[in-house]
Amino acid sequence: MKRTHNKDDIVQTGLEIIFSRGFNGTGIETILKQANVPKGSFYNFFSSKEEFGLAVIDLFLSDMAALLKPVREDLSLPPLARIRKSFELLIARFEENNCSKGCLVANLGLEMSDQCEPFRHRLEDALQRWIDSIAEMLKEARETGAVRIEVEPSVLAESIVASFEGALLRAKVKKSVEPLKNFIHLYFNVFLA
Amino acid sequence: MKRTHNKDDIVQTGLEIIFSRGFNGTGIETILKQANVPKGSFYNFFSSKEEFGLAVIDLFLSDMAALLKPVREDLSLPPLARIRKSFELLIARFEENNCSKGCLVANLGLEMSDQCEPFRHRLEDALQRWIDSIAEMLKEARETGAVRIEVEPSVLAESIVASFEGALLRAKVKKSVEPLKNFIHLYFNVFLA
DNA sequence: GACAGTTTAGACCGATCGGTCTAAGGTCTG
DNA sequence: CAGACCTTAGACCGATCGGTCTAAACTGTC
Repeated sequence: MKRTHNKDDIVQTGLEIIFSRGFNGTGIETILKQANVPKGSFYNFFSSKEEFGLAVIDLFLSDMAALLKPVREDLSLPPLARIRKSFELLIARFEENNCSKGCLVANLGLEMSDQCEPFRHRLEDALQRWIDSIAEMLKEARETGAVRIEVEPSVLAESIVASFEGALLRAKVKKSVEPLKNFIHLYFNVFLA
Repeated sequence: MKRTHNKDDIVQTGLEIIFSRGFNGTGIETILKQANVPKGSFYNFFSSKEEFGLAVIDLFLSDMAALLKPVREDLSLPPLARIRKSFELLIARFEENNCSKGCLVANLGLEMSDQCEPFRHRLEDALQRWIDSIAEMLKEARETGAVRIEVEPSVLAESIVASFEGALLRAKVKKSVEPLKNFIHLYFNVFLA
């Protein structure tokens, strides 16, 4: 039989639902119903819900990478402005979603890290790579004198990402982007200026 | 019949389990089994799992308040030191738990905010009160000249809490307290110094 | 000690969970 | 067109979900 169902479609639908309702809060049947895919097909593609979850994380990460790529590679912008703009892009997207969902890495990080090591590792890897990419730009910014603060770029990058994720949590619970605007202001106009 | 089961015991057990496995990841039966309480009793105390969840949040908040109260009221310490020490207390507790669990407000905030408004409101309220108490101390610190940074205390307090929660998320996923140590160092030795 | 009122215990409910299995449907090679 | 091979569809599995219900056990009042 010709493949009538696409693995990627299921993952895409799964991402949307898991993003809203969490991993434990989402049943496979719910996803399959929305994606119009019978259960038999699902287990042809994935050996378990866990494996499926990892695929959902990977899709989210590649979505994010695609969203941020143009900004990260825009060398007409100074490094610090690239960092700032990439966060502003994420904030805009969060606002488009009516201050819901947030960041899948954070959501699953808190929900699943204590329950499932494969999830934890995948998410840890994602965070570390994100931090590294910011540390790289920070290092560049320091060399050009744009950042004068006496802190290791890797430490500073970690703190920026943590502050953003924390502000995103706060924004999601408050249903307001204000904490995120404050994050941008504080880091880019005060702490790093 | 005399009351043989205590409402508070069930909530206590529920807190432990929900803290580890999340709200959707925890079944009522699991809690009741561990607390040695039959199901009938549960629904005498709580009208639904949701109401129970709110009681669990309240217990967590009063646990935290009790933990932090001595530090917050220790007027022998300057205000900034009180803030710092209260975070160090939370970090120590996180480390005792082998870098697991973290903060229930954050866990449920990300898991449940999009699913259940009563949860969101309760958590929003908790975060706001936490921020307010820090803003109060920050204001005091500014009046004594210990903090010279030109930022509204409420904005700064929000940022501190957000950064802590973000660092806690990172620490939980990384299974390391290092991001939390960096948070302390960065805020209290660099940004606010 | 009879009665009213309350709490307990856990069997039970339909729904849904993650996951399996098989018969039917389709493709490919000879 | 025959037969091997693979995918599909969804009925089905036992377990568990949140929640209900009732009969028994107990307490307090007269």
